[in-house]
Amino acid sequence: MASDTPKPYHHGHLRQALIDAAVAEVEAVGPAALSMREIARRAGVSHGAPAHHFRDKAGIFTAIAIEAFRLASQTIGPVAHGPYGFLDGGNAYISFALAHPGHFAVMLRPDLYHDGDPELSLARDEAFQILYGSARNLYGLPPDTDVTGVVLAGWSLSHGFATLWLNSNLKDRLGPTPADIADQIRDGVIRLGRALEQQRGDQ
Amino acid sequence: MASDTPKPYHHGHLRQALIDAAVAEVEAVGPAALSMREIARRAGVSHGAPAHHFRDKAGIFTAIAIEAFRLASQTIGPVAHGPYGFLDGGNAYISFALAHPGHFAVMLRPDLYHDGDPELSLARDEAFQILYGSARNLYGLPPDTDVTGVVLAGWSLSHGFATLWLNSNLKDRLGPTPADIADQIRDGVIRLGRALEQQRGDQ
DNA sequence: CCCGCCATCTAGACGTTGACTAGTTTACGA
DNA sequence: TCGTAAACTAGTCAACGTCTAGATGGCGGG
Repeated sequence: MASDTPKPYHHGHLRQALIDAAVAEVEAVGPAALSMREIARRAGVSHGAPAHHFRDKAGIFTAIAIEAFRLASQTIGPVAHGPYGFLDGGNAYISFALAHPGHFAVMLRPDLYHDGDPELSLARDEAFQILYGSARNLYGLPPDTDVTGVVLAGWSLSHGFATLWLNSNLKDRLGPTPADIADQIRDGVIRLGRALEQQRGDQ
Repeated sequence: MASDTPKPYHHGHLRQALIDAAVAEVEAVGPAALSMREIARRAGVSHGAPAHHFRDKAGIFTAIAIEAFRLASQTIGPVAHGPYGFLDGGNAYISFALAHPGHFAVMLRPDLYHDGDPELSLARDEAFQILYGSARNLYGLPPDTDVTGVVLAGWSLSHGFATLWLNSNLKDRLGPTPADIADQIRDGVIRLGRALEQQRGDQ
């Protein structure tokens, strides 16, 4: 309500506008080249305004990370149920990363933001509850199994692929779209698992 | 030879000294906070000297990346033979990443350096030859199989774990040493593979 | 109705950075 | 020995993050 005024002294939604601008900037130039003054310029305010809302650069990254973990939970949570929820969650994780590269580039880089921020811890813990919860329900796992290994394997796999893709390390080696690659990777994991089983048996 | 003179006008090994300083600096503060002036300070030369050897900041990152790919080939190549060479190579990849965090933080970030540098392309292609070559020899693969999926799965897995670890996303969730985790992950991949097989069969 | 308070935002300054330029020093081959 | 090119220094510039003082205006208590 009341969002017609073009630019009053008090912006009204400046905080969120700055976050949006920051995410757009991260998507455009990467987290390393994020400039607080450029964010202010995008939002049409003075160069000092962002500091009032976020204290410093790490504060902006913190806000992005919080939004990112919430977005991730919203995207992945709904599909992460049932015996294959963990597998579907992995696909959703990758979809999330590709759909929100700006958020993704920040959320798992604690060196960028204020780790320990309570709001952040909350959002992150919620996301991890989805990860671990769906792992416990994975097909074939006896109840009360320690799922650390499964979580690490699945998370590393999804995270690794998303990271490699977003950093354009795969562009030359694959086609431009990651859609049809899912099947190939699925196949690869199955083959990897078999080889690992065999290697374990040989010893 | 002739390296007794403490600090002649011509440094003699300045280029390599600057690379070493840069790697140390990346390990200390991360690639984002790398400062050319700080590198010069570490090497005891004027702030403009690095530009002469590397042109610009991306030039320094390029030099680090080249060294990184060569180091990776040297570390992983020797163990990447036989039916389990691909699996052992994955472990070696992670060992390399943890032993050389500065190099690793740069080598797969083409946005940081001058992609297309011929020397870099050479070093990178050599590393990828090891990756693909060992995948083709993986236990259980029929000859002339398309190994894209296997490569992606294995690389994503190793890369994801190393990245998550180095960005300290796992510190709170695991112990401080990654040594004993290898077995757990191996187990996790096997379980993942079985679940994926089952899911594929259900459809 | 208005008046003062305080969050919001502006504007200027400071030290540091990456990049550019001109100039100085030194190694080395003709 | 001399001159040329590589190696390095030193000064400059715009842009950056952060800090500070001050201007602006929404809003609740009188």
